[in-house]
Amino acid sequence: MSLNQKLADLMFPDVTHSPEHFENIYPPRKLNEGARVTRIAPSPTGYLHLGVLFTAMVNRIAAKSTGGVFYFRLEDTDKKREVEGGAEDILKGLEAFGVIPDEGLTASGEEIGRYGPYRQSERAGIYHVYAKSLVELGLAYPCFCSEEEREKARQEQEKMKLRTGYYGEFAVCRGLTAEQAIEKIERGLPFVVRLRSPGSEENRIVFDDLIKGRIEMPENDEDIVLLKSDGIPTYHFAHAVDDHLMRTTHVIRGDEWVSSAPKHLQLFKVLGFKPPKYAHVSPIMKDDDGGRRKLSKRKDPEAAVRYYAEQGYPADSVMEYLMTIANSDYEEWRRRNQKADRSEFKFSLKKMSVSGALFDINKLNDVSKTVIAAMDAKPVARQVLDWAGEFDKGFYDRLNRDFDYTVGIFSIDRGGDKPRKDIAKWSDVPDYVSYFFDETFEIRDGLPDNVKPEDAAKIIGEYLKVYNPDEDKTQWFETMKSICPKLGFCPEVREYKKNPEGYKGHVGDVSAVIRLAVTGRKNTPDLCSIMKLLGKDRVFQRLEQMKRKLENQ
RNA sequence: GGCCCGAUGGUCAAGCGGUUAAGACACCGCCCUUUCACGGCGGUAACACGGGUUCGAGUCCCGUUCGGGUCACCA
Repeated sequence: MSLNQKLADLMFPDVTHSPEHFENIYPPRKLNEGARVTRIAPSPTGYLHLGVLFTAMVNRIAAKSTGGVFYFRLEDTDKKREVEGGAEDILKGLEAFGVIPDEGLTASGEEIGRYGPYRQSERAGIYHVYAKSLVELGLAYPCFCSEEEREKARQEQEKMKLRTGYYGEFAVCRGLTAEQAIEKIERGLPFVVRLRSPGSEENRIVFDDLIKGRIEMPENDEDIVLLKSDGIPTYHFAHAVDDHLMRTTHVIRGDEWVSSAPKHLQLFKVLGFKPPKYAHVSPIMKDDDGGRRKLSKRKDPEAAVRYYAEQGYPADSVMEYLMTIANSDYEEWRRRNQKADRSEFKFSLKKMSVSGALFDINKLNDVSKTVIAAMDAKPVARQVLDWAGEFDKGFYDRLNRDFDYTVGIFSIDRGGDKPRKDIAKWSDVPDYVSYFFDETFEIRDGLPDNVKPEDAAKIIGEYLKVYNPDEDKTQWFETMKSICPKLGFCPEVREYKKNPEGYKGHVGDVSAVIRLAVTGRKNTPDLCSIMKLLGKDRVFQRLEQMKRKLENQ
C-alpha cells in the first residue's frame, strides 16, 4: 500500500465506495441533443432575494426552452449562516412566482428525481469519496495550518505586496510528506483538505462565458480548501462534484462567481469531469446616491421578494418585469403577443446584459399596470381580496361584504379596447375605490375653478329632478346635457370653446359637480357606471348632502 | 492594491465600420374626451475622455477616468 493510500485511508476511514460507484448510480441523463440541464442552488441564509428569483427564472427558461431539466439544490454547507426556515421560504417564494423546479427539493417538502440527495448537507459521503480519491492520487492533501498562521502569512504577503492566499511557498502543508501528515493526523490534529493546485500564475486560461463572452484570466495556483475541518465541502468543491454528478450542462449563476471560475475549471479538470458551460448573470442594481450597488437585502426592502407580496404586485407583474431585464426585446415581443405564455418567447442567454441593470420601480409599475389592465374583473377582485386578507383587514371586511359589488367595482371600464391602466399594485386599491364605501367616502377635491358654490348647488338641484338610475350611458349623458341651458352652462364643449364668454361653463363642469358630490373627487372612471353600482339611494343621499353643504356656505 | 468585467439620454436599451444614433419607462406639450385613464401626435435628453487604425469610428486598437465584481475553513 502506498503512503498516499495510507494517508487517504486515515483521513477518510468511513469511505468505502469509489468514484465509479457514483458514476454508475448517476448516469448521464437521457435527453435530446441540445437539451440543457440547469439548476438554482441557493443557500438558506435568509429570505428569497429578488436576485435569486431572477437567476432561477433565467435558469428555468434556459432549460425549458430546450426541453431540458431545471432542478433545485440546497447549498446548506454553512451551518453558521443558515437561517431557520430559509429553504422553505425560498422554495415557497419561487413557487409563488411560478418558478417551479422539475427536480430536486420542492415547496411541498418532497424530493423529486434520481440525482439526489439535493441537500448538500446530506451528501457528505459523496464528497468524501472524491476527496479521498484526490488524496490517493496526490492531488489533494491535509492542511494543519491554524487561523493564526494563515493570518500571519497573509500579513506578510501584504507587506511584501504579494497576492494573498495559500499558494506556492506559502502553502506550507503542501510540502509535508505523507509520513509527516500521517503522524499529525495520528496525533489527532484537526485538518482541512486542500487541492494541490497544478496551476501557475504565469499561465492564462480562457473560457467562453455564454453571457459575458470570452474571459481570460491567470490560472488558479491557490491550494483551495476542498473540505473544511468539519468535513463539509466548500462551495467550490461541492459545485464541481454536484454539478458533475447531477449532470448539469449549464451553470447559470450570479457574476460574483466569475472570478472563481478558474478554480472551478481546474477542479473539473483534476477530478476528470467534463466542465459545464458557464453563464454569469449580472446583478440587479440599486441607485445609491448617484453610485450604484447590488440590491442589498439589508438596505433595500425591494430586494426581498416578500416586498412585492406586501405591496400587492401580482406575481405575474414581477415576472414580466424581470423578463424585460433578462432580454430587452421581451417588451416588444409581449406587445405583439399579449396573450401568449412567456415560455413561447425566444429567450437567449446571449441577449442578457453584460452589466447590471438598475432596479426601476417606474418600469415595474408600468409593466404591472398593463398586466392588471389585461385581467378580468373576477380575478382582480379575488387577488385584491387575497391581498387585503393578509395586509389590510379593514379593507378586506368592506370588500368581503358583497363579492358581486366588489366585482362590480373592478368591472367598471375594464375590458374593451380602452382598458384602464391605473392600478399598479393591490395596495393602490383601497384608496382608489374608497368612495364605493360609505365608511371611506369623503369629499377630498374642490369645485372646478369656474363654478361658484351657489351654481353648484343649483346644478345638483336640477340634476336631482331628472336623475334616473335606469339610464344607460348615452341617455345619462343626454340628461346631463339637458340641464345645462337653464343653468347657464353650454351642453356642447366645442361650442363653449368658440364662445366661452357666453356661458358659465360647459357640460364637463356640470358633470364635474355631480362627480364631486357622488365620489368626492374630480377624477374617476365612468361616472354613469359608478352611480349605477352605488345605487340610487346612496346617490340621492350624497347629492342631497352636497347640496345642503353648498347652500350653507 | 492585484486580477477580471464594463461604460450610448434620468432609467432599461438597439446598434456589430457609412444610421437624421431605434424603441420602452419617466418627464413636458398638443389632440381625442363629461373628468381621469386609454389611445394618437410631438418634444426635452445620449455615444465618459484622449490618442491611434481607416476615405470614414458609438462600433476596431491603446491609454486615462469612472463604475462594478473578487481576493475566507461564506456561498
